[in-house]
Amino acid sequence: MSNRFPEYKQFDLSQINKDVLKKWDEDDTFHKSMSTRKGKPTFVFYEGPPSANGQPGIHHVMARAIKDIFCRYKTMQGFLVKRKAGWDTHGLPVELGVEKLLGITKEDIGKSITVKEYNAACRKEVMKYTDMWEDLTHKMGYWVNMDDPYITYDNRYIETLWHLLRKIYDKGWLYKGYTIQPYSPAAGTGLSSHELNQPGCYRDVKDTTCTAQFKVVRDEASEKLFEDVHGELYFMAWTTTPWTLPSNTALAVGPKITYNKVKTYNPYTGSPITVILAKDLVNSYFNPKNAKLEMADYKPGDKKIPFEVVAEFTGRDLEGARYEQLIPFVKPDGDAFRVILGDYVTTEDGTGIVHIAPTFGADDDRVAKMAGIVPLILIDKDGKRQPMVDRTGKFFKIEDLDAEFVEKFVTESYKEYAGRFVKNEYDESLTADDATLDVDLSVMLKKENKAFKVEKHTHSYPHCWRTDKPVLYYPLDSWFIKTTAVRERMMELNKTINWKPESTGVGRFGNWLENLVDWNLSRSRYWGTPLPIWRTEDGSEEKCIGSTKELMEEIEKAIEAGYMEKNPYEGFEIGNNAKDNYEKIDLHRPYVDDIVLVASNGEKMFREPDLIDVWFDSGAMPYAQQHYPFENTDIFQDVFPADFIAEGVDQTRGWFFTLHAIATMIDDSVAFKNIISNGLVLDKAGNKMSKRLGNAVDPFESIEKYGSDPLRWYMITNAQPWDNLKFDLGGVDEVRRKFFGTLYNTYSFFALYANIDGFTYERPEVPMEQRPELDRWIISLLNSLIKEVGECYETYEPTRAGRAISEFVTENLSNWFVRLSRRRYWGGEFTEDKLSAYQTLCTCLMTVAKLASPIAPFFMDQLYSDLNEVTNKEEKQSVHLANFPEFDEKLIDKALEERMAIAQKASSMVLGLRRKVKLKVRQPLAKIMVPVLDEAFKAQMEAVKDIILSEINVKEIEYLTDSSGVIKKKIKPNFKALGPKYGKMMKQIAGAISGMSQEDIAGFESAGEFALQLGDENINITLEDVEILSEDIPGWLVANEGGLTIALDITVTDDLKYEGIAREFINRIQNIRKESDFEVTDKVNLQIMKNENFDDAVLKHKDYISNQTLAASLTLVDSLKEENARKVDIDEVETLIMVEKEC
RNA sequence: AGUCCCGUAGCUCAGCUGGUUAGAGCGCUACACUGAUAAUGUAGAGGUCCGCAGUUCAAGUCUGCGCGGGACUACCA
Repeated sequence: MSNRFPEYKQFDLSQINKDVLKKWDEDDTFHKSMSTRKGKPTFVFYEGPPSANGQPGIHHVMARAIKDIFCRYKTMQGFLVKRKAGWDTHGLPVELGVEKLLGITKEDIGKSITVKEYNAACRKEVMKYTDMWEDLTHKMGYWVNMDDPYITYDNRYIETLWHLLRKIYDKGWLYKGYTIQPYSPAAGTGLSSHELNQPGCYRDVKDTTCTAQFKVVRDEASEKLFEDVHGELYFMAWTTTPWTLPSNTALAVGPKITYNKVKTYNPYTGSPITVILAKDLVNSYFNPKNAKLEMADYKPGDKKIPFEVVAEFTGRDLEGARYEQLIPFVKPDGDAFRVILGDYVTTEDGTGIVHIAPTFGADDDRVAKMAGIVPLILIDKDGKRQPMVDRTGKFFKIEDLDAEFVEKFVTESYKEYAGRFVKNEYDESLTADDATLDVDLSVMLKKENKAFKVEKHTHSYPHCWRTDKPVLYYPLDSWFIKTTAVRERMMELNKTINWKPESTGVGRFGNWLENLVDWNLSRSRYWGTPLPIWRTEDGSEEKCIGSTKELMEEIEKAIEAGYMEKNPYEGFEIGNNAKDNYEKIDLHRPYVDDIVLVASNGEKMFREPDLIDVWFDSGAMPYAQQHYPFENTDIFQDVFPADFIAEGVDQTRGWFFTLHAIATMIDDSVAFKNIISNGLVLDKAGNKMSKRLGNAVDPFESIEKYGSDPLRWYMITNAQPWDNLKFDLGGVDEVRRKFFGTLYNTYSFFALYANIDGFTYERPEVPMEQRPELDRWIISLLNSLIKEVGECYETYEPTRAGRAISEFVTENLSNWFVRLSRRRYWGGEFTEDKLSAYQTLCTCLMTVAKLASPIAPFFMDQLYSDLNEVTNKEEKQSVHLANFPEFDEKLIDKALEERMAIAQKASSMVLGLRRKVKLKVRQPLAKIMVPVLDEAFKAQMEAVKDIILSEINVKEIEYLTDSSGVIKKKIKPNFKALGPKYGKMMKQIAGAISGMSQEDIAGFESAGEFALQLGDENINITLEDVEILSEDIPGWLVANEGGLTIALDITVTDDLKYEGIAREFINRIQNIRKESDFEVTDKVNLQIMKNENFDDAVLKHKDYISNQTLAASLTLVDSLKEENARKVDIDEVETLIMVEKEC
């Protein structure tokens, strides 16, 4: 324990970072911050697991600073904060990394490298950068519990995932279905969107397109459409893939789009028809000139076809109307051929009515499902449901279909087309010149009066990067979680979550939930959590395994049945949750693939080869991080759900969703109560940071250079977390200078004088009411600050918290309190005023350290400790073990804060006036004059009078009242009061008020009301409707700002001049003392060379000068040698001063 | 294409439930201060508050339509 506050020679936040880190490590402060809160209420934070196979970037510093702030804050509030670290270890990025490393492609897996070797490489690769991550975590001061992090590839973690999947399976929410995915018939494989986005995949191709006519069925729903129709009534829809028309089961219209009904003739058959299409597109199908043609004059074969718009509908009017199947090859099994709404329908091209073939379009499938429309499905000879096109890209041959199905659903007309390839490219025997299926189908429609327009059209279409042949969108098998079953519940629960910002919750996330589709869980990959489902070959029986125990038991049965020779997991002890026990087994591929189980009827069961979406891994972390329910069932209750999570806004449909979905399905609960979704960190020009562009900022370098405090402070205070941050290292430096520099200076100032005076805070607190105005003012502001900052942290607004602290430190504490208080600390007796000054400043610093410590944990801990080790006000070793300050409402004095604001404004105004007339602040002046229009204002001024006068170096204040007659007044309308009352007349009233004369104003004031004559209206206004200000004091030097008016008397009398000169001498002598490196406390002897300009002044103020400069003697001498003395210049007159240290 | 965020001084950002002179910091220019001094203070210049239309007595603030930047989702007749 020391009784001197440490004084530093230099201010190096990078070094402080290292010193404090060392202290934390030695004292084990992080663990203490938890152990000291043992038994207290918990605050649960979930760490979104980063992937350790990528290097951490500067944006991680930002995201983790946000996380850290609230965990530290809650610790200070007395909570036991749970925050387990974790690693995300599965997924495509890992696989790609390994492939790059080994120089292989997906094709090689199973050929030149076994799945076993491949996955072993992934396991090793994925933890590549853990050291780097741990290092960053440490250096940036992110306190997260790394003792026992959860790792998603751990068998225990996977076991929990299996358990959760089993629970979902048991509820009937895990099922096998299909999704429309890009598929290459030529390669016989599905393509990922990643593969499709390879350069060159999208190519312009010329295809036959067809605008088909769908005949409207006349019934109750469509009756309104049938007025004034000639010929048959049709919906028109356009397609670039006519081969999908036989699979059409619906038409989609845009709800807000306007549609026209048009009478005309079919250009191919000449039959009279009436068609419906989007109003905006009428002109692209009909030449406007032809509108004038007489309908009756048309003869088949005429080039010019007349048309007439006869009605208008909205999309909603059309919804529900039915139509006849366009190409009745195969009958659908369920509701079909109905007009539905499609949110994505536009009038950019086509007809504004979209042909829907749910088996060949992802959007089609989605809107059809929502409207309850079935897809067009065939049953093949194995009894499997199939789209009309087989895996090789051709219409199914009749012999490949189920006979009973053909009998019941397939029509004669299909037979002519069965077996045809949908694209000539898929058939080796065909060339581009051969007739395509598209053309043949279009010709057929033309003949049947069902095609309105058939033409070639060039459009961009994706191609397979391996075969160069066109891709089909095709339904492929997938496993789904039926999230739609809990959609409503998820929406309800979402409303209870506090989202920062709110818009992400109700907007982005809320909309996402509203349009929720089932979660496609399948991934055809190698390195990930295997789907724990075993099926018989015909799919008649399946098993979802929910634990290793169950798997072991099933394996034993399979061995008994003779399907497996031995248990690959032999030696594993069921129920032993130790790490090494679980390391004996591997639940990954290929091991699980080799397990063949036995069905109840004795058949073999094989594992469904898919892996599950890695987002399930991370979304299940509340459970899996505890290996729940296999162990830690008691702990789990404590850490579910989370009080707080924070990740990038890009996780909205990722982690945020999967957490929410799994918690809703498993526990009918939210997974988190409060959430911050933060924006991106961009470079200073607003571009995305990337290593490739070379604009990425290295977090390690930045921390090394600046320390993490200014980095964190800058990131948090510069932009709201949810806004994108334009990251500029210049800004970090600014924060260092402006905020930390000022705070450090304030501390240094305090330490310097406190050590001189031996202040250690051991004397009792000076009662608040005995402290001077200035002290009570800063204490009031400090308490306001505690209140505000507490509220900000409480409502997850770190930016406001940081900005408020910064404002307090730089503006109020440093620039006003310390600046005005400086003289109170210099020399002299240890009076009560001095004690109060020390106590007040010390309290402020101590409190600021606590308030700011969640954001800037390093410097604030040093500041706290430096103060606390001398004062011993608290027993805590670290600010992070301290309690968050509580504000005292009684100490907040808004009136005091207000009048100090007036003092600040008044001072700045007078300083401005002085500058205008070039009168230095060191030159004392006699008085200022302030007009007072009411007593309350005078009382305010009176209370802060001394502060103002000393700040501006003026002797006196004089109040000018109304009766003095020298004040010129200004009157302004109060719009807020007048507006609601007089509305439209505001402009006239404002004009009339500003036109009032001095006499009018005086009369108004004494009467309390005033009659305005506006045209023939008479309006009575009261004093509440206006603001009356003093504007000018004629004949004086006046400043006027926001209602405050001050005049300055600039007469300099001899007395004032002498005092000014004395002050100049003090200033020069102090400078000399300092330049001579004297201690602040050294006594000196002074000699000043005589000069008629100064002598009187020096003699008159001899005591004053001596006092201020700690001079034991002051003598005026006739001459001084220049080599001993210093030349000074006062008002362009030179003299010599000698300052000698007294021995 | 849809959903969401952002657009205010050269730069980074404030601007509460609409109220009439739109603010701060940095940078720039000038001046001042000097026992907190590799600090500090004061002032000045610098704005069609992205555009257009609307609501209103009154719009940076509310509504609609655009434009620009970004994120996510989707890839379509």
